Amino acid sequence: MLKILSQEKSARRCEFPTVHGVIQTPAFMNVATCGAIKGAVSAYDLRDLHCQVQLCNTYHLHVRPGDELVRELGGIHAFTGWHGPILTDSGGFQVFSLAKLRQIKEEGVTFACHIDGHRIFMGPEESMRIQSNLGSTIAMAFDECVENPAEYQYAEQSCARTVRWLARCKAEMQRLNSLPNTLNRQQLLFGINQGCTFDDLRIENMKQIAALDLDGYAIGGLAVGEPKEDMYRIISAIEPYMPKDKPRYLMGVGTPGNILEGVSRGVDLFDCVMPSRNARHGHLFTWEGIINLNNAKYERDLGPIDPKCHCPTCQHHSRAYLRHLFKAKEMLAMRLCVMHNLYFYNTLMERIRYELENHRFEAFKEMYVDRLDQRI
RNA sequence: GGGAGAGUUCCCGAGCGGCCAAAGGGAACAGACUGUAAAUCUGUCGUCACUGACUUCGGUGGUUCGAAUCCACCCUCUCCCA
Repeated sequence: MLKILSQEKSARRCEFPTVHGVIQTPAFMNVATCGAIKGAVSAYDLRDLHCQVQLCNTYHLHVRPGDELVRELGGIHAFTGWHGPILTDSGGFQVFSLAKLRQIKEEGVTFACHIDGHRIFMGPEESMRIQSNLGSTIAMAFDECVENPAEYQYAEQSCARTVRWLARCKAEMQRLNSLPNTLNRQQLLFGINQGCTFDDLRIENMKQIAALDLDGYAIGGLAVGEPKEDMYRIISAIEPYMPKDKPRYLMGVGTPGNILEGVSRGVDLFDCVMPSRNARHGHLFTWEGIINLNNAKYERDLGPIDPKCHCPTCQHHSRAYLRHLFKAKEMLAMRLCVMHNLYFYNTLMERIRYELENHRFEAFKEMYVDRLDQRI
């Protein structure tokens, strides 16, 4: 049961207990799609990076190594060595991004495997069974993430179908959790709000899925190309209809500024590939803004990525050295920079929680919301 | 001493009379990245007064309306024979 520790307007500081540990929110979930943070960061590094929750992907693990195998090997926690909370995304987003050969029907979706091109069918039941085999802490509902911009009529139909899918997800999850040999019989299920950029669809959808009394609620289909003002407006529009006593998760978001705006609008959980992917490409987050370590201006810079950062990378290495590692294509460059960016995101969340506890979050947000996203 | 081959823009390397400021790599420089098909992708990459002009393909001459491309000599390098 979610415990709200403090509130500042819509923003909340909560504790979310799970079988794999209590999640202090607002929290950022570190993306480990295939069961590993890309950039050679292991589960035992994650503690040093102040990570609370890992996010893995249903689709990717189903394709390789196979969810049956993961189950046989003791589940996703034993397999990856990360024993804290794990959220598995449902595969809905892959239906959206692996657009080739995609065929969406009432039963589910057929699409082409990104590895060998073979056709894969996934519907609500398949997604729940895979996630049950993985034994994650939190399973996500199987949804359709509609591209932007979208026709109103298509968005409406898709939304209605996603709600029908959600009811099937819930039924299947209840069935799986009641089976005696299920790996994690307390697996939680989060529903996902959709509706593109149409406020009325979003609100109607939110009311419908709230009625299903799920363990948490996500906002999906955002940060897919729409202006950020639309994203903020939609979150604000649906927030009053999101159950207060359930965690709220803004999927796939985002920049530090996006996260501050999200928290301000009542969001508890975030995830994004940005800190890890951008780190692999030399873009580092700092308290003064974003730097690109590939730039020639850092060739002789002996300072750390961020003088205010206490991550292992900033304790030991200079910008000049890290730039050299990138230029030399040493994999250490990625590892050290991914560690920095994840530490930055995770400690940004710690700072947000601290400011919420002291009712200074809004002032904090105003000071940093633009600064953290700007290029320096 | 004799013979064969090669010298192309920062590097490698294609071109072998006009469509060549010259393919393709690499390097360099810059940009993108939001529930990860991403250690990926994009752009710039001779100079300038930049829809045009100028200088460039070892050097110097020459042939031609026109040469990186053909000819002569020279320089440098590689290989083979003595």
